[in-house]
Amino acid sequence: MIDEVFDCSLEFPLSTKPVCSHLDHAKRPISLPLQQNIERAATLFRAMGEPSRLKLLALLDQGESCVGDIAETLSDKLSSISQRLKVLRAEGLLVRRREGKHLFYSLADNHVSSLLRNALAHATELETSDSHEPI
Amino acid sequence: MIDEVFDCSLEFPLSTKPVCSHLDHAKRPISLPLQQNIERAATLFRAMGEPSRLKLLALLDQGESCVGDIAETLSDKLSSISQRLKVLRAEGLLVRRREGKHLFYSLADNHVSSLLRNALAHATELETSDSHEPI
DNA sequence: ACAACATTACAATGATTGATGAAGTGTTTG
DNA sequence: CAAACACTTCATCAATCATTGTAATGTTGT
Repeated sequence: MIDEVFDCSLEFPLSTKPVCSHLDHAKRPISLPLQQNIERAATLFRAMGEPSRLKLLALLDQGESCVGDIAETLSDKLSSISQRLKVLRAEGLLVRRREGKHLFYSLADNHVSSLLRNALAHATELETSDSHEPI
Repeated sequence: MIDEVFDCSLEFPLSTKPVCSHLDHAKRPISLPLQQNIERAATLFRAMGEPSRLKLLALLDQGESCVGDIAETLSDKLSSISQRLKVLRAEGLLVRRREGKHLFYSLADNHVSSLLRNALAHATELETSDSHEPI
C-alpha cells in the first residue's frame, strides 16, 4: 500500500498505462452524453449505415411510397424492402400510414432529412479528393 | 417458349411480382443520388454507428486530444482507441496534427459536429417514449 | 546511435447482421 | 366467408466487423 511509491515504472506490464495528461487534462470538465443515448444514436447511425437502407431513405426523401412501389422502383424483393423498412422504423426514422391495403412510408421528420442530406453532402464533397491529408 | 403466353397467372411463383403503381408512380421523376455517394455516405454512417467510436467523437467534440489521453479518459486499450481513430479518420471525420511525440485528433469540421449532435438530439428525444406509434 | 515513448499494423477470434424464401397476418373484394 | 392482395415475420446462412494481444514503426531526447 505504501511501498508502491517507489519504482512505479515496472509495476504494470509495459505499454498498458499511458501517462500523458500533459495538456489541460485536469481542468477540462469533459461531460460525455449518457451511455444510453450514445448507444441509441449509434443504433440510429448503424441503421442508416447500409447502402440499401440509405438508398431507401433517399427515395422516401422525395415523398411517401408504399412497399410494393418501393420494391418495384428499387428492383428488389418485397421481403428485403420490408425488412429494411422495419429497421428504419424501429429507429424512428420512418413513419407509416395505412390506406386500404397499402402501407405508405415516409421520413419521420426534417431531422432525418437533415442527417441524410448532410451525410450525402459530405460524401459528395469527398468525391474529388479521396485523400485529404497527405501525411 | 410460346405456350407460356397462356395462363400467366402461374408463370412466376406467387407473391414475387407486385403490381402496385397506383399513385403518381409514372409522373414522379425519382432522381436518387449516385450509387457511389450512397455507398460513401453509408460507410460514413457505419463509422459513426458504433458506441465506442461515437463516444470517441463525442469526446473530441469537446476539443482535441491525443491518443494516450483519450485512452486514459475512456479507460480503454491504446490499440483499440487507435483502431477506432483510424476508422474515423479514413472517413474524413477526424483530422490530426503532430506536436512532438503526440498526435492530436479533432473533429474534421462542423459538418461532423452537426451530424453528431443531430443524432444525439434525436436519440435523446426518444428517451421518454420508446414506442412512437401504437399500431 | 540508442533508449524510451507514442502510435500503428497485423492476425485470430467471437459477435452482428443482411439476404432470402416460406409461412403468417391483416385488409379488401367478390 | 373465401380468395386475392399487400405486406410482415421467421429461421437460416454467409459475410462483415470490432476487439485485443503482439509485433512493428516512427519520433524525441541524450
